[in-house]
Amino acid sequence: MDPNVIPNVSVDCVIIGYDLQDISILLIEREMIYNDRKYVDLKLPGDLVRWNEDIDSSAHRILFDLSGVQINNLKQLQAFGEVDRLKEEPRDMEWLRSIDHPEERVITIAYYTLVSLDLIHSQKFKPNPNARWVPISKIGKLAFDHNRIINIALDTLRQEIKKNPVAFDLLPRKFTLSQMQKLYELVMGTCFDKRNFRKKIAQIPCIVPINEKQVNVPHKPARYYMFSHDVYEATRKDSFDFLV
Amino acid sequence: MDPNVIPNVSVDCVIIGYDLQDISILLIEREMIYNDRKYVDLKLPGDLVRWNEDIDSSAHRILFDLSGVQINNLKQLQAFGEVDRLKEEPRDMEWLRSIDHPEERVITIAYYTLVSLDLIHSQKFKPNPNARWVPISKIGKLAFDHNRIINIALDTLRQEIKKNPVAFDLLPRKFTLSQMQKLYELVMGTCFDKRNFRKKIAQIPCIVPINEKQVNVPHKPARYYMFSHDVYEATRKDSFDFLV
DNA sequence: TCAAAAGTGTTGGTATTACACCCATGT
DNA sequence: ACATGGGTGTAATACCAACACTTTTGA
Repeated sequence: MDPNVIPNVSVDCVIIGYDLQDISILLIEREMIYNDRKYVDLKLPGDLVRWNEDIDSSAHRILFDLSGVQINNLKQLQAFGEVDRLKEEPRDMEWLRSIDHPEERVITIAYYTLVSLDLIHSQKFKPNPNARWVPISKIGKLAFDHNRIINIALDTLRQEIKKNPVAFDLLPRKFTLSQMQKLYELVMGTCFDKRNFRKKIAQIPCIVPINEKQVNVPHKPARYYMFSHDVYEATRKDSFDFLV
Repeated sequence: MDPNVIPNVSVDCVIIGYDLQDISILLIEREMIYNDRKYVDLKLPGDLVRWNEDIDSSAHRILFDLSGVQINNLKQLQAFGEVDRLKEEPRDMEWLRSIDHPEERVITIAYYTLVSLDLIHSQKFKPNPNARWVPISKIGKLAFDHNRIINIALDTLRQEIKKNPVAFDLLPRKFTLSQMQKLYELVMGTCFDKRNFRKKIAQIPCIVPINEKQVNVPHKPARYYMFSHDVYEATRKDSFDFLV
């Protein structure tokens, strides 16, 4: 066991992405032989916290090691500390033994982050070969209590996206209003009227149209918009107050 | 050092109360001699987590030991895990030594709870003799990072009270609309128009007037209201949607 | 010329704000 | 009788929900 880590405290990260089609989570594939059968499970990226790092720093380190890039809009979700949270599934316990983790109690602190297509497609983004983007509709039973953690992350995103301009962390820097609307619809699980949606956007000063349109699309090309952080800071009242 | 506890993980509890005048926090007085001077500091109630209890159970245990009653509307806030969070103030470190806490890193998980006057005044409520209710306007510098934790608890309350019927955890079972309005004003830091406030309340089915009025008040006695959990469950849509 | 998505206004209903006076009680 | 907080209505405005057709492009 690595002497640099606190053996009972870990950090797990829910990395949420939007590829203009689906909302997906970046998961780690875990292969193991158990009772002579091969299992391929998925889990959240995570690690034990080191003695000399803040828990926020652990989360940053985990993301950097996973992706090769510094990701900074990281938010803490909450801690998960049931005594038996790692012990429901015998396979999970066997896996802990296999990575030389003492079969002890681990309290985990979950973080989540939103990453945009721009980042994912950038040269620097070199995810760990075991990492997989999995659309949330296709996530099966994960290791440990990781399904629960993801659900709480998505609930939190649902709350956040209504009140704070976090959608722009998921969208590319230049986006069309339809892309934005679809994102909101996926996150909130509802549909919006196109005209009413656009009317609302038009009143938000920090979402600014730019002089650029889609090219090579087999329909009327859509205008691009971008989010202006400057304008947002200069004009925000108390909350973004987007969609009730 | 108690072998039953995880030495690096604690729980701290922010206990919020409303006495119809002020919002107060229940704090623990810590007396110590340091450099030949006597110090009386205040801190949040908290303790290390035991190996055999969930973190939620730690929080319940801390509240029970402190107050003598079972308190169950307890919500996790978040974890605080900076490496040096206990080490800013030499006096705090000295105190840790004095209670035989190894001078190690402690990650704490903060919880908060709302308690009503009814509970506080009940026979069973027998707080620890070192416990003090301190109005939030009169809280000075606390031990460790406990000011920060309280501020985050109050922010969270501010969010919650807008969307969920948590005000009724702070109010007595029977309350007047003015008492309720004052609570909202204290929490949110704003004033409301009395008539508009009451109009809004009248539309919320789960806040029901009862056939009872104040007695012995030197003014027109106010009607009492109560919160009906049944009606709330039966009529709630998605959120309480109280005051933007 | 067709398919596919972009883009655009009006109306009726609902919710929100601002505002001032009389009432019931204890002292 | 007076001080104290309780209780009530209206009008102007802002916001929200529902709804259908024309436009631009690539194939």
